[in-house]
Amino acid sequence: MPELPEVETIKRGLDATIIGQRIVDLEILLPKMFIGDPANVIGSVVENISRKGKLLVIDIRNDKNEASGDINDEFSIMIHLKMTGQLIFKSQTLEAFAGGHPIPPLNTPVPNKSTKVIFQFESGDILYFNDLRTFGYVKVVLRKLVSEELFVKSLGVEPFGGDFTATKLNELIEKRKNMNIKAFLLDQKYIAGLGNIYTDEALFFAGVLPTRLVGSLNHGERQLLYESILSVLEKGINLQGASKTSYVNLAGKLGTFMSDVAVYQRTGKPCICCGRPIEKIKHVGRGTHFCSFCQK
DNA sequence: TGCCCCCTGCAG
DNA sequence: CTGCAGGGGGCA
Repeated sequence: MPELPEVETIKRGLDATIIGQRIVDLEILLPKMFIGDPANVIGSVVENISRKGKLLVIDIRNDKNEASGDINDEFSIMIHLKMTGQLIFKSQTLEAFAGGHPIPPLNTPVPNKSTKVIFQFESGDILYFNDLRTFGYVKVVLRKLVSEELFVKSLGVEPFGGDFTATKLNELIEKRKNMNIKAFLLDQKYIAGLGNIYTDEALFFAGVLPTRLVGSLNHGERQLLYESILSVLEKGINLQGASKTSYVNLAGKLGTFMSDVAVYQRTGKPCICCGRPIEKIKHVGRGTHFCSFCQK
């Protein structure tokens, strides 16, 4: 489910809520979803949160032995939400959210049937990892080994990492001329973070049909695609993500990107540009939405 | 590079 | 009831 904007929204929520907090207990309700040693988590303090594509990385320090500075006390919790993962934060302290706003009531009661891992903090705050389809995971590794993880190593350029430029996109395109453009955008090893929603949206705003081959894009289309990728992702972040069914932010609330979408799941509805009906096909194994008039 | 699979729930 | 769902790994 969550793509870059959804994970980024959660990342920002975690920044405002769990940094500096000590994890005092861990409840694992579905063992296959937790990889690693819980002992490396319990008793540790959250130091930093980051995002790599759609992967969330929570850096923790396990300072139980007072051996501060020892790199072997530094672990990371990697969380991948895959299709239906959720992280929901229940605070005991009203000021926990950024800006000093009061905690809104949870839209998604927790724990519930899909709760798989529960992080209990010293403050009494609780972080719930839910995953209905159980495709996601929580994985604990030594922090210095995160970059050695196969999934992390295979990630391509980060759209907001500074090195994603029009030139960079062009280089990637030149490398993969015969690949289908939608498959190319979905493949995390080229650009990290795009999923089905934002791919369809970016292609629409670039005026490019999802069935095109990468190499067939002319200079102008490449430039427009570059700008479209960034703008749909930014819009997604600004609207707190896209919520179709299962995505919610930390407070269990729905994002609003879906109400602003141009083509994704708007099959049969009028194109926002020309008014002709949006079409849907199955392409690259995914539902694919587009306007055959506005996209060439 | 394409297909199947991991799962569960819900729309059609 | 079948098919489909925002991800990605493993297999040919």
